[in-house]
Amino acid sequence: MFVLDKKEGIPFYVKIREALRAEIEGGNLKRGQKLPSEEELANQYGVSRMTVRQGIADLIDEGLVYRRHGVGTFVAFPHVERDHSRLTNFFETASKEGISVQARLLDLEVSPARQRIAKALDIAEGDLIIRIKTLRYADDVPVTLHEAYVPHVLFVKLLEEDLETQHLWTLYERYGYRVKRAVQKLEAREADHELAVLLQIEEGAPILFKERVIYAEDGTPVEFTYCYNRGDRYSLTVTLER
Amino acid sequence: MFVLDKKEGIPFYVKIREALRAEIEGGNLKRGQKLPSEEELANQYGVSRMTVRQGIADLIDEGLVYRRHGVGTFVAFPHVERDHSRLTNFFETASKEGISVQARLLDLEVSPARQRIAKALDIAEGDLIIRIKTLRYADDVPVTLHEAYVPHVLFVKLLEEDLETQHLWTLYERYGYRVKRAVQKLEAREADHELAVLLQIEEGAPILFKERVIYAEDGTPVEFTYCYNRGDRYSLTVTLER
DNA sequence: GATATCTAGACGTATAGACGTCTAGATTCT
DNA sequence: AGAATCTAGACGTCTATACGTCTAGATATC
Repeated sequence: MFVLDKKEGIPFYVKIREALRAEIEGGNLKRGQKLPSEEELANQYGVSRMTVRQGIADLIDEGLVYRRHGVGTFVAFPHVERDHSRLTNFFETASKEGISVQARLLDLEVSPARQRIAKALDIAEGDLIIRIKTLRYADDVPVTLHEAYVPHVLFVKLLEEDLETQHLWTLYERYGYRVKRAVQKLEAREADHELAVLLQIEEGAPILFKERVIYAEDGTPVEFTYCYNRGDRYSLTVTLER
Repeated sequence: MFVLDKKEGIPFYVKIREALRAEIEGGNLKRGQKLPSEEELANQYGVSRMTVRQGIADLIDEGLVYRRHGVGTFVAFPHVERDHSRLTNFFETASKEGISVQARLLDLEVSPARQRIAKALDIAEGDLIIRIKTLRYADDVPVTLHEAYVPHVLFVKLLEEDLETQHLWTLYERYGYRVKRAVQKLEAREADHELAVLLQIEEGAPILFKERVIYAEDGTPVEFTYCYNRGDRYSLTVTLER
């Protein structure tokens, strides 16, 4: 049995998971409907119950099904925005929605890190950082002032790149850091004079302020960003799980 | 062995998970450091390897540790705000930070659902909903105007409950709906006259506006909420993964 | 010295069985 | 009829074992 598995190179639990997913997404199993019991599935696929459970566990993580102790496993409601908790960037999101995107580089400099930034990036105060200030347009309307700080030591060559057309994240990857996680703080603020001018809004207009740290796969902080978004042109959707 | 477990009522894998968490948070195991192998842990705690794996799996989900196939299990970067992608409510968050919380019920009524709300709650336009409007205080300062809509049919008895001292979520659970997921949209807005009065701020002051749908475990939408937060007193932190 | 191979250790997948606990519905008793 | 109890079925926890696969470092080879 085990050898058969290896021949195809796909673990049983993955096969079962995908089989169940297909049943659900294909509509054979509808919202709220009970899956066969773990015991039944085990017999049906000729595997042990633990293996079935492992497959189902993945589907639970995805929110596709849920278990009720003593009752059974059921298909969950397939709500559209299941994956809005995923980290995406401005360019990805906008282009997926058919919005044209541009960036204008306002400022680019290397300087010593202030305390706040050094702490966020886990470097020493005074270590060199690259500061990248861009103004971002959606359909030719200025929407976001973006101020990113990255450790100079990680990305020395970054200064030679074209920062208007390439997204920072793809550059990070080129230097070996794959973006994995972002922790971001959101606030509502008022536009000051500079913002008002840049974003072509009134002074005091609402701004969705976002402060975030981006981490690579291994936990290295690669970017600290202040992001000022026009309140009337920008909203953010996230999904949270309990 | 198994009976011992039951005597204390806590599964082994939970004990092991918490023991490891304590080691990590207590600083005995530092960032990047290798945990004892699963084998070793199994011996150490007198359980089987699968049980250890189950405990570790939870910590991986939390992002506290990560596994490397063929190498070992390691402590991940302990970034402070790790669990901010978890869904929590106002009361939980605030009380964890030692802030006193109060709610004042402003309005409670049953009415037919408007189109926007019906769609979000997956009910028919005109179906009855309960509208619960509360003003929430943190340390006696009004911070949030909270306007929740719940399907009347799900929670008929809700009207008899004390909505100022009990949190809605605990009430949902009492009626058999466990809160699982929230999809929320965030925007920056200006305070209108009503908000300005209620939140004791200037008209036009920035508001962090949050619109969200809360889903139960089985995917049923149980609550649709408009949430107006004082920009100067409220910020929201989320973690996103790629 | 550089390269290829081997190997120990660690995680990955899987089994078959056992007992615990919970839920809903059936049964029994009042 | 209503309440208390019982029970079958389903998920929850756990074991002891086995073999697969991967990684890093040691060893051997060129």
